[in-house]
Amino acid sequence: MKSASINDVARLAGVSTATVSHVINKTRIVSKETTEKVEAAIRQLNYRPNTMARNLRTGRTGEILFIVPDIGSVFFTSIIEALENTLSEQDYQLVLANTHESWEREKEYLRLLNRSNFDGLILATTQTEADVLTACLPADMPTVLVDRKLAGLNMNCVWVTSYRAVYDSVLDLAKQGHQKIGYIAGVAGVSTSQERLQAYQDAMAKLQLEPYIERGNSLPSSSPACFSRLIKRGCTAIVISNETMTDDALIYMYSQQPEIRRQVTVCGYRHDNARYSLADYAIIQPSGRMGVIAGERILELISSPETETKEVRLKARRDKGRAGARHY
Amino acid sequence: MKSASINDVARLAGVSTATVSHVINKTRIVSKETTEKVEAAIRQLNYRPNTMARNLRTGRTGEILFIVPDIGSVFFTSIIEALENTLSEQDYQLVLANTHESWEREKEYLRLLNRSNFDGLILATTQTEADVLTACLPADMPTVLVDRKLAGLNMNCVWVTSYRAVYDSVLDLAKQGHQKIGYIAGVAGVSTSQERLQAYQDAMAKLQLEPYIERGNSLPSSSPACFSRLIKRGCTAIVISNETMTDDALIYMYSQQPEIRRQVTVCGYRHDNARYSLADYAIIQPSGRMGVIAGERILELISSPETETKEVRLKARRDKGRAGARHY
DNA sequence: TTGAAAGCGCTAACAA
DNA sequence: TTGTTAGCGCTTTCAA
Repeated sequence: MKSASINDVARLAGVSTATVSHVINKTRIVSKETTEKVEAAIRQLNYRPNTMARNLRTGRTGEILFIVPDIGSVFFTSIIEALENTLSEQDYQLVLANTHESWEREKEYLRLLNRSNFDGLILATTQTEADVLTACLPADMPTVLVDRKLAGLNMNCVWVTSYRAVYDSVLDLAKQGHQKIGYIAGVAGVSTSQERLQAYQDAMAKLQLEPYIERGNSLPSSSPACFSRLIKRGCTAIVISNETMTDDALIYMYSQQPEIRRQVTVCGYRHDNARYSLADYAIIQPSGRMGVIAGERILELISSPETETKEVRLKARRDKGRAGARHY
Repeated sequence: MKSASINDVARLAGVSTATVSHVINKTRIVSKETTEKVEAAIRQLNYRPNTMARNLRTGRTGEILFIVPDIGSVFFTSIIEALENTLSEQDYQLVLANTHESWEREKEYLRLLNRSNFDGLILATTQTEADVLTACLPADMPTVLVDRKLAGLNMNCVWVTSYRAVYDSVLDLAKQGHQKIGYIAGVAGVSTSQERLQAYQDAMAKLQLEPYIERGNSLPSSSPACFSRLIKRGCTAIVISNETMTDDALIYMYSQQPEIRRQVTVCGYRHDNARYSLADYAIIQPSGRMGVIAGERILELISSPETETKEVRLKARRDKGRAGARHY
């Protein structure tokens, strides 16, 4: 048995479809009695508006796509949550696409985006070349870049700078007497990785200390391996340049070689809603805030597409730090 | 400037819209020349079929909703991934909704489901009463329960039993000489939690040992707290009844009190694609397999809704276990 | 091998 | 305050 349409409701209530529509959407004044008749009919027929018809008619879907590099990362989960909250207030629904830090998959989803009709796109890209990215972005689609920005790309975006936080952290470690301060760098190319590495290098140069850098990749074993190498190279302090790597390295090291704790001071990353941090010091990223801002921005863009491009830069803050795991 | 419609293409190519449609969907034979003319027109106008119109016409959206209790949990992430892969093969798109283990939020999404037109629903419910759940489920919507099943509910579902795995694990711990074997139970009511707890209790009864049970909640601090209490109560072995709690407890304990490692043997949970496990022994859940099966099942249901209800029960297997964190 | 045209269910402009 | 109706863009039946 097919489900009831707006026609059925109109007929049963003895009114026109226009009236039914207006009752449902509260889009013009309808007398009390009429409203009641319509509502009764709706209940009786268990009528639900057909979203596809409505979408076709209005040209909107109420859906926004978020292309995420790693849905399992606590950092992105926290952005997702903030986005969901922000968007649902305006009855928009967030749809997720997970790229696993792969540009191939990201391209795939961007293609999908052309087929599927989303009202907006939020993108934490894995691409590093502005030209390559723009070539794949659908035209006429309200878009906000989040977390990662590309040099030379004039687009709406929200990201967090932690140049200062990394720089200051390195200086502090040196002040504590550390000479051999190691660094575990994130996936090459990603804008945030680059900025942080630069901060480390600048600080070490300023301190006239020799840098110890290990470059990780996106495998979970990569970070512990980097960590081990830095220890072997004699580092007494290590800066780890993102949250996932911090967790991966420390969970592994602290459980395998608990004595390491006392031999090395670690400055890691965490987001502002983290369950715990194993690092001695943490650089805290306002991921929730970023999600809220991205959400608000995309809603703005949807309602007035001609708005000027806006770039929002947030600053990471530093946690004074207490040794050891801490549940927040 | 509005984007081109199928009419524009038809006009430019000098054919009917029917022909254009058939060229696009390869749904009837079209001569080579005509095909080429149409394709040229499509390219020239940069035409893309309007998904909303297509959806309205065909009555399908190609979207499936997955209501997840905790999107940040590695266990569910792994199911999600398997689902995505399975569904995308048939051009279905997975949409996620995160309930944070809250029935209120779940209800909210189930309501949304009525408005939004998804082709199917995959649900890992937080509800424990079959009646309450069924009252909120939209009728006529192909639905598959995943991970958690409700007693007395005749619905399509895939879940993992680990009764045997828990039971045997407890017996093995006893065989190793442990007398005081503690247990950290998961959120009350959830079917998997109940089954596992039962297995523990049955095993302890069989062994004629006194049970030591601590019941956790969904807060991240809960599991470490339970763990501490069990240690204080003198337990030398602890079984932790899900993956998140295993990680939460062990990350905290092992980093705060490394010496604990040698005092207690831990049997925890992990999924089959885990990055690491800190536990000495692990009960492995075939989460990927579960995702694949749920995906296949929902596709079946969509194509032939009258199929008989099917319940798939998978078995957790046990990892022989090696002490300490292990990256897989 | 191709085309004409109905109609999916809804919204909103226009009319009353 | 309410109704009539065009038409969103597509698929698909029926006819040629």
